[in-house]
Amino acid sequence: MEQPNYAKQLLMQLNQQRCKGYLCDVIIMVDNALFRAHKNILAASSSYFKSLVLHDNLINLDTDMVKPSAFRQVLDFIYTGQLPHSYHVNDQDVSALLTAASYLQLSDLAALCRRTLKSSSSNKTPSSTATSLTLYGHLFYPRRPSCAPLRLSDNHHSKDVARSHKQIQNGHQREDLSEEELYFAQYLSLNPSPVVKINNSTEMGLDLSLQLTTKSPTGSTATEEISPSSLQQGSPQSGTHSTSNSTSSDDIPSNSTSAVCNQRPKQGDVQQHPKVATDSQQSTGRKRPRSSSESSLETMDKVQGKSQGVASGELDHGEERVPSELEDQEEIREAELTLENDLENSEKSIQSENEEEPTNGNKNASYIYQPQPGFEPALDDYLYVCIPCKRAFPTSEELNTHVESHTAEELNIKVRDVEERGSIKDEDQDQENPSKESHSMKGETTSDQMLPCHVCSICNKGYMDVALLRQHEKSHWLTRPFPCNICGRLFTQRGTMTRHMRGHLGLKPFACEECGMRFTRHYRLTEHMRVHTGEKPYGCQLCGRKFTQQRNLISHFRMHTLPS
DNA sequence: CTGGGGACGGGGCCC
DNA sequence: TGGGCCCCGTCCCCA
Repeated sequence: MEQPNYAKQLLMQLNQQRCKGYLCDVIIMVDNALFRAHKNILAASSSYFKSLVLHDNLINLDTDMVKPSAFRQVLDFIYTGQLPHSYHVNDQDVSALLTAASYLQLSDLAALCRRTLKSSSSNKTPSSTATSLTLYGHLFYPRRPSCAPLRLSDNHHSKDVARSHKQIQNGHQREDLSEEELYFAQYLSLNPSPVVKINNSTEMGLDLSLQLTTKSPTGSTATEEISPSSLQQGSPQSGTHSTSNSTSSDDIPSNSTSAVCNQRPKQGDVQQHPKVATDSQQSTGRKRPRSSSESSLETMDKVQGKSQGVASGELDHGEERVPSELEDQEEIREAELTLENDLENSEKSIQSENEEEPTNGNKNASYIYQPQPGFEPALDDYLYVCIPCKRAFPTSEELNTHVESHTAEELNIKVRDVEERGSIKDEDQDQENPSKESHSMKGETTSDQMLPCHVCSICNKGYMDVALLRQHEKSHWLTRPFPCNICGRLFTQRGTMTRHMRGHLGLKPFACEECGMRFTRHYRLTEHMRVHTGEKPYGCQLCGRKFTQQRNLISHFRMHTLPS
């Protein structure tokens, strides 16, 4: 008893769901293009994907090995088992596809490519050089941060998810660990010389996202299929990828963004760049600078709105409708073309800027808050603003040049004027905060100290290193040259931005051996471990009460000093 | 309901 | 570039 074509129809349904973005639980990032897919399908198609999707919701493929156009074909093949009939490409394209297939350990597709190349070489016809692609796959791009009003439920939801996950973690710790061990063993078997620290079980399979960025030769079965040039370039395991098993897959594009959007403006945000609208500002519909990226992103929304019902929420409430492939295909493709054109134009226009602009090394950053060619933003729309004189500049370089043109005295006067508003509170905190004494940074001195060091002309803090002084001075300029390419938030330091990005990707490399709880920072793990050890190193000098965390001591100390 | 403590997340900043 | 520390906060629990 067998239902004819059952498997084929099932696969067709899955492919339709992929095209709609429905129930997709993994994002594959190839250069600028993001593809959505289903973990199960990927894992079933390739042992390489299997090892990746186990812990990752977002996979970043090595663009040296896989091009976006080739990956479209790869996804098509994975979901259909065939290349479209109209898929007549030149040998170069097939070679690229072969490289990608070999890299991704898709032996069937690689064999198909080899057969195609073979028949092509033995039977050269003019038509074989024609390029005519029929694509089912769609480009997906990160959605721009939602400007929806703050909703408590969002916050609660994310917390609930986190709490549920925590409970699951605690309850199924052994399963988690064995999974990690399995994953790591699998990784080791595929990669005989991994560049990964194996200090203890804590890092097993957890720290890969931080460590596995160095390419290394592979001993996998795919080696034989990789062309010599491919071998020189690296192995599948060299692809950077993220571990994110601490969040649900749906969190990646939506929750992570909403979590950022739900952050309330902090005290420090008073000094925030004027162009970076705080969430409350966004929520109140405050006008934000409009750039081509937004126009592009709107197009993305259009694409996603059509193809990603989940993202737009249309499928969230049992309103799933049967995807009508032909019905939407034209429109989606049209929107995609518009989007691609927008991005292309945008990238061209900012290419020169990016060469100088500090970025996180990801080209995706380019389409965040970037002006479109022909679109001349008003001065008010420029991203980099000199706080003292309120002048705005399109690039951080121009701003920095401008800032240098300020005389030290001028900056001294104006910045102090700006800072004085918050100084009263700071002074209060100095008195209240028991740890404030140690807040005086190790590398900084005051101007009246003996050390001949580099002194900040604005606040008179001294630094042993001129680089440190420059870094410090930037805090006065208040420029935020490092954008998060997922939510667009700007940061003063690259490290802060990358750390922030880890949050989006759900990277929690540091796991507690006792309870399995994971953290984004080692310092947090150290802090957390005191819960298990009972160590309370922070004692209140007034009442003697001890605390595991310094911040709780500070909070407690305020209770003593603040009037009730 | 409120205040205090425990625990945790995120950004700024120095090194 | 990332670690470490500080600070801002938040949420939850409990008395």
